[in-house]
Amino acid sequence: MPIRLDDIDRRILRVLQAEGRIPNSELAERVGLSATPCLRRVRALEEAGVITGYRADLDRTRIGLGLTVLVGVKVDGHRDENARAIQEALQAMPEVVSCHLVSGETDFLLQVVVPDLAAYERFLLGTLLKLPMVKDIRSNIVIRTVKENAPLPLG
Amino acid sequence: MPIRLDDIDRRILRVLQAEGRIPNSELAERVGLSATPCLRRVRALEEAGVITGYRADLDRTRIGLGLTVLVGVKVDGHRDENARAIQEALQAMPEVVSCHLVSGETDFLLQVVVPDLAAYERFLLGTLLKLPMVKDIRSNIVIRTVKENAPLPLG
DNA sequence: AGTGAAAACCGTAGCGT
DNA sequence: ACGCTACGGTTTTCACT
Repeated sequence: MPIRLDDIDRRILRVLQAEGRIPNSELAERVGLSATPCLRRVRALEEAGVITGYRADLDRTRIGLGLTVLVGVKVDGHRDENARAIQEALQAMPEVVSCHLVSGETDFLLQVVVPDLAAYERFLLGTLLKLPMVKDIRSNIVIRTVKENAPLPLG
Repeated sequence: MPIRLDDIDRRILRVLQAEGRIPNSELAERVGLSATPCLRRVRALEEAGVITGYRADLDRTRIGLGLTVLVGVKVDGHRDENARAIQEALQAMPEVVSCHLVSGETDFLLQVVVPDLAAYERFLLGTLLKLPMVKDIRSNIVIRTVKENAPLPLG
């Protein structure tokens, strides 16, 4: 399943992970290629599914979302039975910006983004705890984001 | 600290969160503006720090990073004393793609990306446990990523 | 704040290497 | 595979509403 990447591909991915909106002409310059083959490689990486998309990163605090909470969720009974229903419910919650099914102390680990503690309480009581198969919830309030969405290490 | 956003700003942010490389002309069309004011708004959002950057999303499995682990780290003594040293160490580790200082069961929660379990073992024993002030580590292996980096809810 | 036109710049296809 | 050239489209500036 992993795709073979050469050195230039890796350079392209490194640049695009940091500057997703850079013009192809400048990308080409930075990776030491002319524009045409550079664009061809980018398209090939997109079509191979290596690059899955592009997106703008926002500063949460500036759009009134000052609180991030990392939430561990345990579910009732055997995970396999409930997994799909819970996953769909979590996926539909806009406050949940990421959700992983894990093996460890909890079943799911969520990243929840809300304006403040009052909103988090509302989310917890009104939404998350309303799910029928939730057994236990551990809330880890984020005090400081040390690092977020850092570039993936490319060899 | 939060910036005032009107309806069109929110529409712009919604589009750019999903399609960060969309041409301005098309963005303008989608939000119901002509190109010039649309670009002005995007620039203003960038300068106000609402948009902090743009980036390509990669498929980890296709670049040979098949394993994600969410790691809880407890540190010795009072957090404040060690916090800076640990944070700097974690920030320098390329396998650590995100790192949050939290209040809850653990002190730090990390997202670690590696090729496989063998590489994770190497990271754990050779890097993370080498930090002098680490007291306890809980590894939550990601079985399935249900949702990741979903768009932030914009009112 | 938005519009429209013009200039500069960029993306992309075709072809040659 | 890379690079060049050329065309068409996009971004960006500017004068105006």
